Amino acid sequence: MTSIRERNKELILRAASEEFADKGFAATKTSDIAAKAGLPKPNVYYYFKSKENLYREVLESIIEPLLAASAPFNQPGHPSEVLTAYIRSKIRISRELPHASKVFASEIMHGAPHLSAEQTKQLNAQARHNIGCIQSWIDQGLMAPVDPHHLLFSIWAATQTYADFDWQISTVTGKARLDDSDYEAAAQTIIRLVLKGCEISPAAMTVKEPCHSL
Amino acid sequence: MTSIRERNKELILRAASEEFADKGFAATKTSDIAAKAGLPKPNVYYYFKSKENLYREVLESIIEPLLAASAPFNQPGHPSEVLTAYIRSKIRISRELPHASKVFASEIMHGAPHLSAEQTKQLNAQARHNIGCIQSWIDQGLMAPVDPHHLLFSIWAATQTYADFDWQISTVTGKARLDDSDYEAAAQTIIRLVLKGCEISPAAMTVKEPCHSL
DNA sequence: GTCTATAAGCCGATAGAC
DNA sequence: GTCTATCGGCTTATAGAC
Repeated sequence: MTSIRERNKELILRAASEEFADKGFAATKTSDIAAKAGLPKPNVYYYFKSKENLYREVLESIIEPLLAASAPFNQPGHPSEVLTAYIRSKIRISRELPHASKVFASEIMHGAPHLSAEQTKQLNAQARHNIGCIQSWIDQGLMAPVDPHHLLFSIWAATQTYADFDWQISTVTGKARLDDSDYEAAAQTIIRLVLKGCEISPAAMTVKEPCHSL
Repeated sequence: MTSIRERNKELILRAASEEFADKGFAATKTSDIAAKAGLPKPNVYYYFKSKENLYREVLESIIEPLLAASAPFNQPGHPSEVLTAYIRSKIRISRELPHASKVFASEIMHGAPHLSAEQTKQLNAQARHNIGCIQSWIDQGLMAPVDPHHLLFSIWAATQTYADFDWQISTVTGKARLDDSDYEAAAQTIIRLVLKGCEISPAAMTVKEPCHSL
């Protein structure tokens, strides 16, 4: 059973995600969050103590999905399968958690002032692991020698853009919201650029072990 | 000769770019801008009337370079040349105007509340022209049928990420600042993904006219 | 646990001296 | 044209009734 407490916290978190994504931390008023949640403002402080705390909880909610998106790199698989799964995961996050994604992007853009050292470390460790994987594929001759750092930056950017710059995408495409087929086209375009760009041919040999980066 | 007026306006604009890029519009204090410019706060208001006005001028300063970056699409050229030049222009903007780039990105992320209808129209018209070009290349069999919208979104994202998410890039690469060779590697990676991804072979035939999109 | 009513402080903006 | 000194509004946060 969900208590009133849990329900209200959830309502506030959801409202806060949208407001912070729309306006940014500083420009967001706690009174607007309360209004959007349908609760009086002091409730926000009662449950979350401060505006900054609330913001940090929203931020935290995207860290786990973001780390989980790298799962394909932690399992055995051919580069074409791993990268395809990774790109699809990242696109799915942009689509399913657009508000938290934007909050995260905004946080990073401003130098990650609210991100804890632990969170930074986790995200970084995963990034380095992924880069190590890509490098090992290059060393094994499974793909062309494309700089793993820049390849990863391009994948991040291209997939996140569907959440972060949705306004631009709506304006250019003329669609208020992208539908299933749009997201499918986006994923296929990025997958194509990456696989062909890295000269990765469809899984020809079996890769039995996930890569172990130092 | 540069008057004191011009010099001071320039100092304030430069300081404002950095502050707005670092903290965002709402979180930036005009007193901090004044301090960074080495001038008393009322000077900021004397020259720019309001914080919002000052912000709009910073924003405007990036529009022209952004439109100019699309120049390769307005001249005749083989897809491989046009796209290579375009990607290099976009990367150059990220490198040379990192603050204004970030301000623009932040503006777009929050739904472009300060962008004028005219600016939106110009940027959109250029985007549509570029998309029309790419489509015509596909129709002429000069490249594989990669969705022009999504291709462009990927190029924008991959090139802008070097300005917008510089913190992340510094953290992952372990370098406080990227140097010439890093930017060169970035450009080459993106160019490679795009050209190979679209199956564009190096200029084989001469293209004598720029494309005319409707 | 919930909400009304209020305090406290910050920051954009300016009046007015020089 | 320039700057000191100050106002006024707005927003976070809370005290205290229910």
